[in-house]
Amino acid sequence: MPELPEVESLRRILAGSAAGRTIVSAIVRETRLRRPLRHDLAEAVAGRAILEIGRRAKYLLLELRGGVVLMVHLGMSGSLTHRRDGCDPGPFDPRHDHVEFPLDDGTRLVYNDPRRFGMIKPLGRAELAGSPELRGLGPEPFASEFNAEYLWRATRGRLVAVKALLMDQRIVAGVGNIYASEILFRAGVRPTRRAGRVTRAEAARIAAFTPIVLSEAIGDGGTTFRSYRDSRGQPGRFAERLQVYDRAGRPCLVCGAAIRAVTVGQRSSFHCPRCQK
DNA sequence: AAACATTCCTGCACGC
DNA sequence: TGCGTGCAGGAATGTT
Repeated sequence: MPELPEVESLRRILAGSAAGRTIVSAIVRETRLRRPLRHDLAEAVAGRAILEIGRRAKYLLLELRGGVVLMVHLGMSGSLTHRRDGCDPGPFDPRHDHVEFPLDDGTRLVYNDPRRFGMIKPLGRAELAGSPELRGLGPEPFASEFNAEYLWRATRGRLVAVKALLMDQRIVAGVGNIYASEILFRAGVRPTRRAGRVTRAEAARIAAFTPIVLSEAIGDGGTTFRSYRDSRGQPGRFAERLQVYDRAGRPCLVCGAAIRAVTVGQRSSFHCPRCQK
């Protein structure tokens, strides 16, 4: 489900609704996530207040009192919802409510993940940056470090398709399959082009449109392609504004040519054969 | 019924 | 030989 905009939307919602609350305990019903859930999860978080909610790439970071950070990744199909008893739980199958964090005001954070590709892991604030998950991540797309010159350098000599490079978390953190197609459409570059063949001007356009497209999506609460729902059970509105993703055969919104679907690095990709070179 | 929003691992080719 | 790097492919899994 989630690329950077979905996780950032979630972060903002939780910052308003869950920050300041204290986690009472952790109820674990299913430990088989991407990595087996650590058995000490409950002891690590119980009794700790949620101070702030951060994000790095597609990782949500709940900063708890006492120097503990709860790292959450939603994988392909995960969601973290803040639920209040008696209110509509949303379209989440309770069979996949794998972990629940009751809070001190009677509400609870619920981790639901049908495919179980996600992860939840408590760790110390000091070990966060050096953790295997965050170590080696490239710059955030909104950081000044991610600019035309940086991307130009990163593409030199690379034989992979530019779309695969844009999705490489070591190059830039947070771009996934949906937004990679959208960014390259806006930049006028075909997803299949070898990264090393991208011109300096094209690299500059890709670097410029990356934060633009992602911010637009964040402003719309992310994208619901099939099943994504935000922390309140609401679909993301950016789906209505996708220009190429999942639009194979339909007319390009700029020139009218039929949008084409191709496979790049085992991921479905969409582009306009006329607008994108 | 094929496809899927993510990450991680393996194996191969190649270069130093 | 023995590394490291780049790249392709596959696996994990339930839903639609």
